[in-house]
Amino acid sequence: MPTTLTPDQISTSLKALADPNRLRIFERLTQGDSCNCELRDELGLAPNLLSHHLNVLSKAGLIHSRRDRVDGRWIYYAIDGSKVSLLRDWLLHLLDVERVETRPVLCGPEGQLASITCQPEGV
Amino acid sequence: MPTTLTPDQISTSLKALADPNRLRIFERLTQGDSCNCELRDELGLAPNLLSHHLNVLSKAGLIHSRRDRVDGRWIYYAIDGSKVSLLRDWLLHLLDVERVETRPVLCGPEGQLASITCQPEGV
DNA sequence: ATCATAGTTCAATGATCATTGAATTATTTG
DNA sequence: CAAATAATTCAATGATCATTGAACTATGAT
Repeated sequence: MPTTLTPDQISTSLKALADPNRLRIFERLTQGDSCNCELRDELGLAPNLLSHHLNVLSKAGLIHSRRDRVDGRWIYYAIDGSKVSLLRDWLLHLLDVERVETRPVLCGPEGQLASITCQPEGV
Repeated sequence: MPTTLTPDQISTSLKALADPNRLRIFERLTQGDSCNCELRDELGLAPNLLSHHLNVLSKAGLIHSRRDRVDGRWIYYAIDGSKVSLLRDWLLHLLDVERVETRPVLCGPEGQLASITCQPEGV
């Protein structure tokens, strides 16, 4: 695969989304790009705290930023679709319950006993 | 909805999976139930450290445990399918890139300008 | 140049957390 | 009962991290 996720990237991404405030920020950004000051109004978080969390989300690759083309003081943050899709696909597989295997023989005594007790017929 | 996830449950679950060692444990358990000592051998982690991580995963509701029916000293850990499915569905929605909206008007000057410039025809 | 604004960076604080070794519990065996 | 085994709990340590206020940077307006 050309673009797969390393365990480190998975961990960083999940850690980024695991914080309640960052999750709120991320959810807000799925409803459209936004800037620091708008997030401050809507989420009630201090600008410097927002900068910190936005930076964590950026370093995880989940969002990216650009400056306003009219007034460069404003910076817009947006979901990074490709990175988020990669993470989504990976989690889709990890959390696929259908994929969870039922162990034929458990490691402990119960499993060992089963392997002796449950023989194929005629043995 | 009868069984939905609270922000707190989401955060706890993601935090549980965000740790590299816990992720390894979880991935191992998707391949079949296992006990502390087997995880110790396969993952190379101390028994008390495993107990700690297994406890975190349990409290997040991602796994559950039961004792060996033959020798009660052994405890098996297994993926909790229903809880994991709930989390999966929730993440499926959160990380659905198709759902991400393109903002009609940005909050900053660039957006305001666009709303003036891009009028419906004949205005 | 000066001021205002949007945002970031810095330093400090307290909380949370992963990891480790020692002590403890629960259960089975002799 | 005592000894052994699978696992947990406890206490301590160091690292990481969210949060806050203050200082700083970048950009635009007057």
